[in-house]
Amino acid sequence: MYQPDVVEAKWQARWAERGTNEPDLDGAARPFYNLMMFPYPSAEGLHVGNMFAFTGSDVYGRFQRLRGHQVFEPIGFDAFGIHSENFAIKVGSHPARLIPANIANFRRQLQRMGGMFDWRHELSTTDPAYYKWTQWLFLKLLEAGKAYKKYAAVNWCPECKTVLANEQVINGFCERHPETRVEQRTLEQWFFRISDYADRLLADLDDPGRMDWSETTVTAQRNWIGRSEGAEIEFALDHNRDITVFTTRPDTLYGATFMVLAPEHPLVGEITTPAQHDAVHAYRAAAAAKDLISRRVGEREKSGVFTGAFAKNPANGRMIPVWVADYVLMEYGTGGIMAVPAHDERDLEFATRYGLPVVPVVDEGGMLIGSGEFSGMLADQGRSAIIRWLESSGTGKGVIQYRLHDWCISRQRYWGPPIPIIYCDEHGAVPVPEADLPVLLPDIEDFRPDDSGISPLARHEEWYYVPCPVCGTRARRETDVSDTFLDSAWYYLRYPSTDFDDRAFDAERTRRWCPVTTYIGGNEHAVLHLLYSRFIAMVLHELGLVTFDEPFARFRAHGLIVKDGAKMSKSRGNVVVPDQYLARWGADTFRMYLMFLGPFQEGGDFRDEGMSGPRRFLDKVWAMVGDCVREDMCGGEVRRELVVKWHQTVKRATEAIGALRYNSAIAACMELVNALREARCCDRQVVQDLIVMLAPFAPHFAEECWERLGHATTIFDELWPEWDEQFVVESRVEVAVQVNGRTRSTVIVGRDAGEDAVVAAALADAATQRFVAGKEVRKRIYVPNRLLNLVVG
RNA sequence: ACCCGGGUGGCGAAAUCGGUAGACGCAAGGGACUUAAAAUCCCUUGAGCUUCGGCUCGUGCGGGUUCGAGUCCCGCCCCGGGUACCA
Repeated sequence: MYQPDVVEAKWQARWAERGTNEPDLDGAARPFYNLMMFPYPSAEGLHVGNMFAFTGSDVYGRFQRLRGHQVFEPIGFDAFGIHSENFAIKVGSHPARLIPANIANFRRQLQRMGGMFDWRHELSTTDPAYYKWTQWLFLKLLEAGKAYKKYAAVNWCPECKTVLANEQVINGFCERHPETRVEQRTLEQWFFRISDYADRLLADLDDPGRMDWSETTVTAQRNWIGRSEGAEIEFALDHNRDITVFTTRPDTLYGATFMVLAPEHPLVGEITTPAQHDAVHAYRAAAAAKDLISRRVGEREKSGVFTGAFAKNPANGRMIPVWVADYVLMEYGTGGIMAVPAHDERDLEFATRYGLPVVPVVDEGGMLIGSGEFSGMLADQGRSAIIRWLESSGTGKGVIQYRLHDWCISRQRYWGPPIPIIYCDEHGAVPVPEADLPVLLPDIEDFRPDDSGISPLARHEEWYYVPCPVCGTRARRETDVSDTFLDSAWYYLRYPSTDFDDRAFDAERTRRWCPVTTYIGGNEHAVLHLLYSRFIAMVLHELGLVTFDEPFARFRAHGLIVKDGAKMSKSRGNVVVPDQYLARWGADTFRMYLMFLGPFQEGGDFRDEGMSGPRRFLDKVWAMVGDCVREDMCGGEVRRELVVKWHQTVKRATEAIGALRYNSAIAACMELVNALREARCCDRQVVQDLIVMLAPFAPHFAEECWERLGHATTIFDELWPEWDEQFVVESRVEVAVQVNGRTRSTVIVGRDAGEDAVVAAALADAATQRFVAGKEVRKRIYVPNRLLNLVVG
């Protein structure tokens, strides 16, 4: 009788004892770094979605190990961040108290699922031994000129008395206070120059030799970076000033009938005429009061106000009015546009509302009209011709614009790594000397944010005031902490080197294990986390600290586990916790069930009705192993059809697992078991291969079976079975016989039988005869070993 | 609105090179074993018709290409996820 709880506990203990999952990090000849996205250790514990993702990644790691690699499969915890902090506030506790308990619970669950984790290298981003190096990384970027400070707009919730991330603002209201409108505040923040890398981040995506990534993820990154080719054009104002705009449609330059500046545009104040001053002032004040999100999302109706100023179109010399409107964003392009209502929907909407003229300059055939010397050209030609003209006349130039902004890493919060900077009246922003790292996050009870817009750390004077590292006079610490995305942008570098406390990552270890061989994670991180990690790797590469500049050689996005057709979330109340299933069915059955429910890269709907299927399957295999152990049941020659099935199964399972189609691999194994049972065969060699193929899915079960079969060492030191192509193809094949494309019969013929033989066999068949008798066969299509199609007239 | 996925039996799905649609599993029905139940084993299971040999229809909808389309092309509809006035 197979007892999962006993078997699983036994093997988990044995793996720990024997160091089964601990590769030789300094000597591995065929290193394989199998990485999964580390979890945020929530109070609720691991949910089914995490379990699905981790199991899928673990299956892959175990498979690669059986293929002869030394697999390093680490795990850790992404435990800093606003989520933990908000949760602590809600339950009246402290994140530093809650997180260890959450991590302990996660660790228990991860061990229970039987992951091939190397626990020697567990890490938590909240550990000073970790964030010391996150701070060090910040200093490296600062040193390299990749970090800078500037004023930027943030979302502010007056009720929470804190800054909110864009994701926490729902239609202009606070996520936690649906009655409270979010405001906009401008604060000075630290940024990383990721936009300097836009081109390289984009170029590598097009190089599959360097980056073997899920196509969906590549597309998401491409869209996020948002490269647009176009031109910057200068429209002259009076007094030697001009307005520069960005457009992707320089070919429509003659159709510009007005201009629009973003309300924050610095020129607005200067150019507004006295008559329009009050109206413009009021409009700008109203725009500033609106939060960032509702400006973009909530109120779609265009509004604006005339500045009273006019600017000159460099192409035709026409003076056109300059307006201010909040549909133009300061963050993109130059913060100002030339409006071409004839060829832009938004401009048209605005023109219609304010009665501005509309002048078409491209006809239905895509040809330029009313465009001076450029008339008659096709738009594409016109585009480059106009750019050339702009450049020669000094009124503009071709430029490339990106949607990607620099990365703001400042958070006016408590639960994160303090940014290692000290402000001195004399010396300005001074980096904390490396020897003084880490800047410890003080353990304070009063960590709640207030409405000052300044981090709670500023209230703790004993921490806040420090001597300036340069002159020793009283100076102040930076009170912002860094974004959690910075923690996770380099954690893969830390894993192999957690045993070094004098360096972030050891050069030799890193060379052996990085870049990560295969990274598996959710597509919700397709953009930010994966893009930030790539950026950090590029900077480290430039600094000569790593030998590679793309951190993840292969990335696969797993699917989403949904419940009742919708994403699992606390607010929907449909989150499924795996513990009850682990307790009832055991880890192996549960793993197998999760991997069988659909293609790993697509995910699926979680319903527990199917759980008994994989369990029954394991029971059957268990019984088969029992038969195999009793000598009298075994022996004799394995029938040819079974040999074929066996080799076919090895082939199918190997290819399916390689492609992450785990459900198909399991189905193939099930078919083999059905065939063996039907033939009452329990050939030892076949059964052993079967157990090895099941090992990635049901590791404890496989180990136990392996031991019962008389082996003393772990099954994971075995080698994955090979198949022999000559056995994969059956000696006799069934060929479909179609008449006019419809299958009417089948004939059994020898493999690779010639067309004439198959036609003869088909015509001899009564079922086929009924459809061809008395008719002329005008055409025959023969696909060897598959089908014969007779076209009759 | 845009960008990705996806739509196949009662259900999860398979068929990824245009070649026998529904493998594998769940659920359901029938039978065997059993005092009984559970477990296990065997059979049936896309729909409709049938003289039980088969026939017709069938992969979201409408067209098309092809000897042949779940698969390719054109035009839609629906579901899930992401992004949000990007000039």
